[in-house]
Amino acid sequence: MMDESQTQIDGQPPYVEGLNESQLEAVEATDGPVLVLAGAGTGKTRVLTTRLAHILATGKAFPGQVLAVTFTNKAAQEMKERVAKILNQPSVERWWLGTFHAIAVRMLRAHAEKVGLGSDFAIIDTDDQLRLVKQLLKENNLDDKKWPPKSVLGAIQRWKDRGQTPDHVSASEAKEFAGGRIHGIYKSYQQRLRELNACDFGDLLLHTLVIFQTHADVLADYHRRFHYILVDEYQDTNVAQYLWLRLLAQGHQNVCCVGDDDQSIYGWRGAEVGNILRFEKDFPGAKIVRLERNYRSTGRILAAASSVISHNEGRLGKTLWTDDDDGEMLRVRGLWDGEAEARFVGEEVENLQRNGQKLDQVAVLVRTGAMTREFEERFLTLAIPYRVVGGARFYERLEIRDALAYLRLVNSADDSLAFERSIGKPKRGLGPAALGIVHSYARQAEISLFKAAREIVETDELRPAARKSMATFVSQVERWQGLKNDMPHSELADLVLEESGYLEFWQNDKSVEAKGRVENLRELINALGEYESLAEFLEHVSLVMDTNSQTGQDMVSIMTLHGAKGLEFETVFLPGWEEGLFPNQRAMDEQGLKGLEEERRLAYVGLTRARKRAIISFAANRRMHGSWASAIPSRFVDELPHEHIERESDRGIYSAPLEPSYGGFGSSKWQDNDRGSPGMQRARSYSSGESQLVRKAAQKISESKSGFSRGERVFHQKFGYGLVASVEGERLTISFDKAGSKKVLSNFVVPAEQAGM
DNA sequence: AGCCTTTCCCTTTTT
DNA sequence: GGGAAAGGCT
Repeated sequence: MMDESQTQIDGQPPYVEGLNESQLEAVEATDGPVLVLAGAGTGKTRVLTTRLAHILATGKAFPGQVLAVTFTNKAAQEMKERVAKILNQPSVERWWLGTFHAIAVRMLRAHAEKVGLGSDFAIIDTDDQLRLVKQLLKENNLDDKKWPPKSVLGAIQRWKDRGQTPDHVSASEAKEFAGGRIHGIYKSYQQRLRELNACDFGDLLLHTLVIFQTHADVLADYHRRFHYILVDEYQDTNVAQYLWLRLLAQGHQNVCCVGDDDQSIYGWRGAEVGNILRFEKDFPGAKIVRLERNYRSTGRILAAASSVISHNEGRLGKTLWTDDDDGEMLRVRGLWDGEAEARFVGEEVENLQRNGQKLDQVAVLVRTGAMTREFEERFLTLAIPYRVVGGARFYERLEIRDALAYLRLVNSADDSLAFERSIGKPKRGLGPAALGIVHSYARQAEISLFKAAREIVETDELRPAARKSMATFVSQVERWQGLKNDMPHSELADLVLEESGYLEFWQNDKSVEAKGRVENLRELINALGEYESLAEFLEHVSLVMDTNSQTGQDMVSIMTLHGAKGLEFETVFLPGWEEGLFPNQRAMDEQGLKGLEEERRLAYVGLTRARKRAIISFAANRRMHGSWASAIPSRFVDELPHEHIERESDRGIYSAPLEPSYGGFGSSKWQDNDRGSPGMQRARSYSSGESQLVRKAAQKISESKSGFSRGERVFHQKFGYGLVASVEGERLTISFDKAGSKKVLSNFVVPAEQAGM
C-alpha cells in the first residue's frame, strides 16, 4: 500500500514537468483504451512510467490494481526503479509489474491445478526441453536426422506462441509435419511435462491463457483486480500474449499499449505487428497518441534511420523530427576482412577515448552473437575495457546447470529431468544401462525416476555394484531433503555439492577451465544467499537466466542489435553490414520479403540507438565456420541518404570488384567448403584439407616459439594471474583466476614469478 | 563403462 | 574454429 503522504499532489504534479504536449496527453488520458505510437527516442519509457506513477499518485488506483507488463527483465527493472523513485516507495516488489512471463508465473502458481499441475511446478530450460523431445522422437521411432529435435521443438514453440494447445492445432496444419506425427509428439510432450510437474517457457503463458478461457470466474477475479493495464513494446507481442492481454483488458478497458511498428524485430518469435494495427478494432473508441518528437539523436542520424526504414511497406507511418542540430555526418567504411574491421573499430574507440569520450557511451552492435569475438580479441589486445551484454550467461554454463540440477532434485525429488542429469555426474558407475532400467520401471509404475530408483534398490534388477551405488545416491538425496528445513539454503547447497562429489569432480579435473568452474560454483552458492528460499531462487534462475554483470563501469558495450533495443549511446558502431549477414540470408530465405523488412527494422533500431555518432562498416571477406566467405556491401548501405554520409574506403575495397567467383554469402544450408551450389560459391577454406594432425603439429611448433607453454602460470597486465590454456603463435589463451578465459597477445604477458608473485 | 578420437553441425535474433 | 555427439578402442 502506498504511503498516504505521497498520494496528495496539488496542482501540476512535479513528475510531469518537462513533458511535451503529446507526452502529457498519453500520461493523463487515464480512462479508456489508449494506443501510444511512439517512435524511437521519443521518451516512450518515461511516458509509460510517468503514466503509472500518475495513476497511483492521483488516487485512481492502488498499486495492486495496476498491471504493467514489459518484455525484458531489464525494462521491468528500470520501470520498477523509476516508479519507486518518483513515488518515493521503498519497495515495489509486490506490485503487478514485470515481464509477461513473471506475471504469468505468479498467476499460474495460484491456479496450477486447473491445468493439471501442482503449484510447485518446475520451469525447465532449453536443455531439458531438447532432451525430452529427443526421448519422444526415439519412442516414436522418428528419425532424428529427418526431424532434428531442434526443429521439432521449434514447431512446438511456434504452436505455443500462437496460443494453440495440442487440441487446438488445426488438422491440416498438424498433418504438415511428418503426417501429423510431430503433432503427436507435441501432445505427448505436454503430457510428459504434466507428469513431471513442469512447464516450459511457452507454457507459462499458454496455461494461463487456457485458464482464462475455461474458467470465467478466475478471469472475472482478475478483471475486478486490475483497474489499469499498461503494456510496453506492444509491437512485440505474439499471439498468445495478445490473446492473454485482450482477455485481461476486457475488464475495465483501461488499457494503454505503447509501441513502435518500426521496431518490431521479434517476428521469428511469433510477434505479430498486426496486433498493433488491430488495436482500434479490439478496443473501439481507442485514443491514439503519436509521439514523433525525437529527443535522442542528431538530425542526420534521424534522417538516415528514416531513409532506411522508408523502404519498408505497410508501415503505420510516423514522421520523426528533432530540434537538434544536424550533427556529424554518418560514416560508412569498407574493409578487407573482419579482422581489419575490428582493428578499425578499435582504433576509432581509442580516438574517441583520447577525445574524452566516456566508454560507457560507446557501443558495438552486431547482427549475430558470434560476431562479438572478433571485437573482444581486438579490445583485449588494445586493453580497451569492454563488456559483452547478454553473451555467455552465467546460468547457462555447464557446471551451473549441473549444480542447479542437484538443487532442483533436493527441492523436489520428483523432478526427473534433474534426477537424470545429476546421477550421471560425477561418475557413479551408473551409466545408460542402469538408467534405462530405472526409466522403464518408472514408466511402468507411472512414478518419478527418483521413486523408481528407491524401489529398484530393494530388488535384484540392478547388478550388485550398480545397486549399491544407486542406494547410496538415493539415501544421499533423501538426507539432503531432510535437511532442507533446518539449514540455511546456501549452506545446504554447499553441502550438497560437497557430498555429492560434484565439486570434487571439478577440483580434481586438471583441465585449465576447471578452476574457473569451481569458482563459478562458489559464486552460485553465494548468490543463493540473497533469496528467501531454494524454491524462490530456482524460480528466479529460470525466469531471469542472466546475471547483472558489472554495470556502472566505464566500458564499451558489445551486443547484438536485438539486445540493444531500448538503449542509447553517444557513439554506435554498426559493423557487418554485408549482404547475407545483414540482411541475414536465412531470414530472407525463410521469410522472404517479410524477413527482409524485419532485418530493415533491425537496421533502424541500430541507427536510432545513436545520439551523436554512427559508424557503419562492412568487410569484403569474413571467416565463418572456419572457412572464408566473401560478400558485397549490404543493400541497407545504399539506402542511407547520400547527403548525410561520408564514405571511406580501405585500399579501394568499396569500389573494387571482388575476386572472381566470390559470389554472395553462401546458401542457407552452410555447405561444406569444397562443394557449394552454383552461383552461390564460397571461397575455398584456407584450412580445408589440413588434417587435425597437421594442425596440431603446427601448434606444437608455435608453442615452443612463443616462449610460453601450456599450463604455465603467468601474469597479464590487465587481467592478473592465470594459467596458459593454449598457445598459437603470438596468441595465448589464458584461464585467468579472476577474469575467466581470454585470448591475449603474448607480449602483454609475463611469467608469474617475474610479476613478483 | 570410460576414455580418446573423429565427425558433424553450426551462427540469426530471446523471454 | 569450436562444442557436442558418435564411434572406436581398451
